[in-house]
Amino acid sequence: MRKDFVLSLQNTLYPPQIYSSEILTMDKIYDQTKIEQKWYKFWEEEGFFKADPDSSKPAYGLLIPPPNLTGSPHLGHAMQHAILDAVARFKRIQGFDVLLLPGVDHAGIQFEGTLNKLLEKEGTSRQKLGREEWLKRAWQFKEEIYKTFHDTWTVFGLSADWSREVFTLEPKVQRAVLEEFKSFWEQNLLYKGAYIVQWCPKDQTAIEDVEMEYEERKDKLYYLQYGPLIIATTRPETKFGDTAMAVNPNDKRYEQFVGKEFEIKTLNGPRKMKVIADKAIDPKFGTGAEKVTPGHDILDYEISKRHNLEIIHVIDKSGRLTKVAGKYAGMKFQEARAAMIPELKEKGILIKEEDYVHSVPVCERCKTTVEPIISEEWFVKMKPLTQKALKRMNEINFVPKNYKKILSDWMKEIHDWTISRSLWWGHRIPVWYCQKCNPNHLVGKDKDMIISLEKPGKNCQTCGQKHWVQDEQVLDTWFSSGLWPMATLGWPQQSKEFEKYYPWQFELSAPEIKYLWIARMIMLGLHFTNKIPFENMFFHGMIRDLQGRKFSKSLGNGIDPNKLRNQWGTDSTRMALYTYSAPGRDGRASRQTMDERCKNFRNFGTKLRNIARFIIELKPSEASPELDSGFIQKKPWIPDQVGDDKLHPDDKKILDQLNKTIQEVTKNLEGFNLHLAIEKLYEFIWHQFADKYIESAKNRRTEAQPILEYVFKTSLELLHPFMPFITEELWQKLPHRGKSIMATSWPSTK
RNA sequence: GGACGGUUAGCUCAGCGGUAGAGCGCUUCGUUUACAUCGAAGAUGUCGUAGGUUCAAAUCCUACACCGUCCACCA
Repeated sequence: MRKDFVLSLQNTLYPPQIYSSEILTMDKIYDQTKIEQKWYKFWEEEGFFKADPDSSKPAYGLLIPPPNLTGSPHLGHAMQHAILDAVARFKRIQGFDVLLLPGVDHAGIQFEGTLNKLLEKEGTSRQKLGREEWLKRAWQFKEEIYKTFHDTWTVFGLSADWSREVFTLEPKVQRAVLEEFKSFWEQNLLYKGAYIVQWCPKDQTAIEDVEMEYEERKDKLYYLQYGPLIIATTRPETKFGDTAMAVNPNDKRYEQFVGKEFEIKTLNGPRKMKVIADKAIDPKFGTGAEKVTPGHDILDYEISKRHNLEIIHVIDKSGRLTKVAGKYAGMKFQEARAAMIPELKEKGILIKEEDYVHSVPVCERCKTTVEPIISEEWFVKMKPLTQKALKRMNEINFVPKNYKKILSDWMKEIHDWTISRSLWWGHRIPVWYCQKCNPNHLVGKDKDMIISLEKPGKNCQTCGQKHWVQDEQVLDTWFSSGLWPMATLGWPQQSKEFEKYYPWQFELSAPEIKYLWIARMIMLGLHFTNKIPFENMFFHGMIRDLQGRKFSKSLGNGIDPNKLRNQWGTDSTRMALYTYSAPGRDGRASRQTMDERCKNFRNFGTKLRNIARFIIELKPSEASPELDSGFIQKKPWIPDQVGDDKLHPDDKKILDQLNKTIQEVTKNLEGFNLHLAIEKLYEFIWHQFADKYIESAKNRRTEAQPILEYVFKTSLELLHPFMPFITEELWQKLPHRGKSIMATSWPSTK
């Protein structure tokens, strides 16, 4: 038996009367899971979670950020769910037709990485299986994870409409993605071309800036003789791809060389190379002169575009040198570098080297050094989308407000979006090329290329035959996630769901995906529907460890929200999380600090149970309950309807305090300041109602009964969005009308 | 380099113009009939530093320091 359980047991044995209590029986206090399961099942069976597009109630839609299929829940997720659920329950009781829509993200790269590791353990691999077999295995793996997915994710009392759950690869979403792709193409917003991208040689795919992290490395900085100039580089092996030398236009030292051509020594013999001036060159770095290698450096690539320089590929997609490297061809770039240093020295090209510490971009998942490489990728032109979005950012209520500026600033400096990924798990690019007429898979003319989900049935317009092959790449996960507000409601097909619930009323997000996801949903929503996708956009803070670091698997500093839930109960854990929910504010937590907060609210729950015991079980037999006493009809809490003189001063005071609480809680919920709402409620219930009013009411117990019941029941109703289980449990024990606290109406002071 | 946020009791955090707050922890007391998973009482803070605005500043403004996040760059 658990130690804390034994301790609790001892405490509970005193006083002995407790045995007669119906509420405080052992199994009911200590087996919270049972109580929670009972009520969750009851709510689901009664259909309280279901949205009803046919109802005449106004819509209130909340879109749950879809968790990653292969992710495991952490405190941030638990907080998101707790916040969403509180708002959903509040709005439902207020009389809205609430849609709290759940979904799951296929999580392209993350899923593929997890599966490939698994395959490695099984002694096979992506390459060995081939695309078709691999995908079969992937769907099988997806189903395996999905089985336990609900147990992992749905336990926080989330009142979501599970019947409408969406998976980001299901046909509904595929149709939306096709529509998105097709209309971008038709509107000339989509292009394919060879551009420099960040390439992970291990994952064999282009990745986005946000998928990289930086590692400090000790390297050498090499000084090389280039004609009359000396340039500094960390990457001598890319020398074969140089097409110019560059200096800053304001650099007086090199003024005389700009525009002139010089012969320089290379390992493949002499070459002619021009000196150009470009403002991107930092005169303070190295010697102030740089070699321009447009094929393998993003900055150089941009310079080359400005000066119309040739682009030479030196490193291929597996990180090996190409044939331009002569005898070094086929070597990995690190090997090649080591091998060529002696020769560079010998030929007098390498003048000196010095130690150099810099940060190197690596792939976030596999930690392989990322290589800038020229690759054929698909891009979306973003400027036209941002222009529209920027004009209408005012229509979104950002919480906190400064996120409007943060997102707007980002949109102002947006660059085109690389949407293709060389993966297999995801929405495959719905483009078919005629292998015969268009073997290089070029785009631009529609005749030997067709946009379609399925293999086209018609003939190629050029050759009149059907040699269709599909584009090998898949779309960036965010290409589909960006459509989430629409795709989940069946767009582009018209439906009563889409009519009623789009745009959404409430969306929330972690700040870290504000550009990847939130900004794109806004831009795509406006582009395709001319409506902002959500009225209220809530950014919560990040919960970190006590040192301020992010929770991560590698640090092992994560806190499993389900362990908290098992120890303290769902209601208490939710309340602890709300104390961290101040919009946009980060928080620090450890298992210990979480336990402290949970304990606080577990005690609060015990307080509620004991209040219930006093009011319900120890009710004097002659007292009349609130429902029978005519209390509701008299509405004594409205001074105009019943004179103050008819109320006992204590009663008047508690009713006034209750009214203030109703106003505060409602106001703070409307403004999504959940932490303030619970603070107010806690103070009222514990220190105003329990400590003061109940104590004094002991002297006039019979007379006070209707007010005790009324105040407590109203308190439970106010508390229900935050602590759904215990409030239902106790509300059911009070005299009440209606099936559930979920189906009552929100307390009002009018 | 650019933008933003934080700095309040031992710890974790609220408050964001009107007499310093909560939870946990700490001290003392308490077996009164809702509650010891409790109650009563208490200790603990020049609200990062320096200026300014104001009758009044933790709260607004400016500068600085430290911590953190995001964006850009790292040849």
